[in-house]
Amino acid sequence: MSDLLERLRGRGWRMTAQRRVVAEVLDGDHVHLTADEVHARAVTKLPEISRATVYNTLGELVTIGEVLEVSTDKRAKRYDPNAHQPHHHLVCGQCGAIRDVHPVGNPLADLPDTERFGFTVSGVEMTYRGVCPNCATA
Amino acid sequence: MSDLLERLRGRGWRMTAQRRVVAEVLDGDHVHLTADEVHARAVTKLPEISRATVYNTLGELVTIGEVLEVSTDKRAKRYDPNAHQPHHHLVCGQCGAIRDVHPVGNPLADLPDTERFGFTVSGVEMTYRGVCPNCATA
DNA sequence: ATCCTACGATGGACAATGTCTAAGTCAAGC
DNA sequence: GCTTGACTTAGACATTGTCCATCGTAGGAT
Repeated sequence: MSDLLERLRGRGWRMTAQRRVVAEVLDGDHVHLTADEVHARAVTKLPEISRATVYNTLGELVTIGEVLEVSTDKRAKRYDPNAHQPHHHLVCGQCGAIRDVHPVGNPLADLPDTERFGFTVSGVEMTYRGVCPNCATA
Repeated sequence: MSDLLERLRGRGWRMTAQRRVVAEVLDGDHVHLTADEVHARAVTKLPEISRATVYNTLGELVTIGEVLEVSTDKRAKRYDPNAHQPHHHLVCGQCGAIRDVHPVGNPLADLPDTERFGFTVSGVEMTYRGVCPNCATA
């Protein structure tokens, strides 16, 4: 995703230090950060960046589809930079760890017409729940 | 779920007016209410009920498995009284309407061992996304 | 290279949602 | 009808997110 900056430029984004830093944070560890965690990491690289800017930038990245919002069940939304490869999530109920997973099959096809109630169905998110190996032994 | 009160009594719950009212609200329309909506409805039946009590009671109901928490993507968690019949959700991206749906197949079986990373996987939530008929014509 | 200007950043107030605590109240057993 | 500990209450507090008026600056124009 190091060409994220290029794609943003191509969309006519003004390339500011703040946006660069947010992109760099997301490009770092491919973990699922909350907005505040993104802000915390951004601050270490650019101390004067404001919370509002981080929220704005994340919102824009979500809107254009470069980043996905994930709501597991924690209070805060998390941001998933791995938007270009479809995947689902496996969440540890104890420690909250999140892994990307790739189930087989096509869950969209598993929803019969009679269960669609006239909706135009465009996507599906799957959240597997369990306990991670760390928490299982603890 | 009208025997919910019985089940709660069986668990040693003290049966207070407040808890009865919260149970009645959930037993009403089987919609997916936020905590504040539950509180708003409870207040009409018992004006002096406090927000804290509603939150406490909902939390307890979730803990004992009588009610499910649903995080679609709105800010507030929603509470789903239909906990005894497994089901998933279909959400309208425009108006936020939620329907219960029942996909065919067993999504748990669709997660290969190699994609489980040592987790003990106990469940899965599926959230289908789309546009409801109302919003599609509007 | 410098100037202009619209787009983006800032910070702080505000809003929404949820949690905690100390003190008062009451359901249920005796 | 007491007693007692579980339950409720009000409101302060915490967390997460949004809005707005103002300021700064990236990038094109000169």
